Amino acid sequence: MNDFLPHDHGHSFRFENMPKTEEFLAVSEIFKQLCDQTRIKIFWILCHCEECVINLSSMMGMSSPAVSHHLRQLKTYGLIVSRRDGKEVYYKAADTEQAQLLHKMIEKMVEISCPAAG
Amino acid sequence: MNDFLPHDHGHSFRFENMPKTEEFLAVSEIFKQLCDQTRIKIFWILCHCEECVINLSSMMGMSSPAVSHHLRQLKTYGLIVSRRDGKEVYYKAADTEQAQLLHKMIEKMVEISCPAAG
DNA sequence: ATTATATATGAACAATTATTCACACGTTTA
DNA sequence: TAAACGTGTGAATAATTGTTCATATATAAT
Repeated sequence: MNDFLPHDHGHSFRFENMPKTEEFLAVSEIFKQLCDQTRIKIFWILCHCEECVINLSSMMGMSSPAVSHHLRQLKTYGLIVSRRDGKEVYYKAADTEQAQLLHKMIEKMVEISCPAAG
Repeated sequence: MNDFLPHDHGHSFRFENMPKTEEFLAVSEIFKQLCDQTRIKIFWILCHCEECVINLSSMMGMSSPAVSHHLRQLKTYGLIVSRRDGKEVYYKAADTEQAQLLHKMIEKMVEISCPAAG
């Protein structure tokens, strides 16, 4: 990759293992789900219980369309799943490696970044 | 927290361990650094070597102001550090728990999300 | 059955924010 | 001086977020 860089700083490392552009894109799309304070909180909640939209709206202090919008995003990327029961639709975190990794990541990052957190 | 939710679905879990709003915000700010394809790639590179702006620009196929902008963001959040040597400024990943966690996270997520990746 | 109500989603819009570029400026070296 | 490298600023474009209004779906009431 850096065979023709403006400057040669002499490192021999040639990035053989560097993910491809599409791979960086795919990963950034997933991380994009955790960019937003609202979405990360919704995801965290859904990692701990199953909830319907109206309750999530209440917890978040937001309108249901806004919450629904975030839920759709999370679902599109396979981080959460839903089921309908009567009038309500229940959401919870998907049982996938990705979702579990993100969940762990969030809790670890809270630990590291917010030392006062108990 | 959910003592007064519109619906009571009967879970006893009361989110005692739920991070506070500020904590979700802080974490989302950090993940925001990995939201962008460009920034995540820059960060990955800087986890593997030290580089100057002009080389990063070349690798990314972007103008130096754009790269500089991303570098400033990453630096503001403590994910990378810089040193000047002559005319050039060299950047590399910070030696912090946060940066290492993010680095591991990126590589793991590439593995999981891009199975074809070698 | 028809109507009304509750829940959730979709679409259009506005407001905010992010990304990138081009240009100008500051710093360092030759 | 002059050239190379990097950064700050402003502008243009694109993306994100949340609101409002309308629509679907399911249950309950009359």
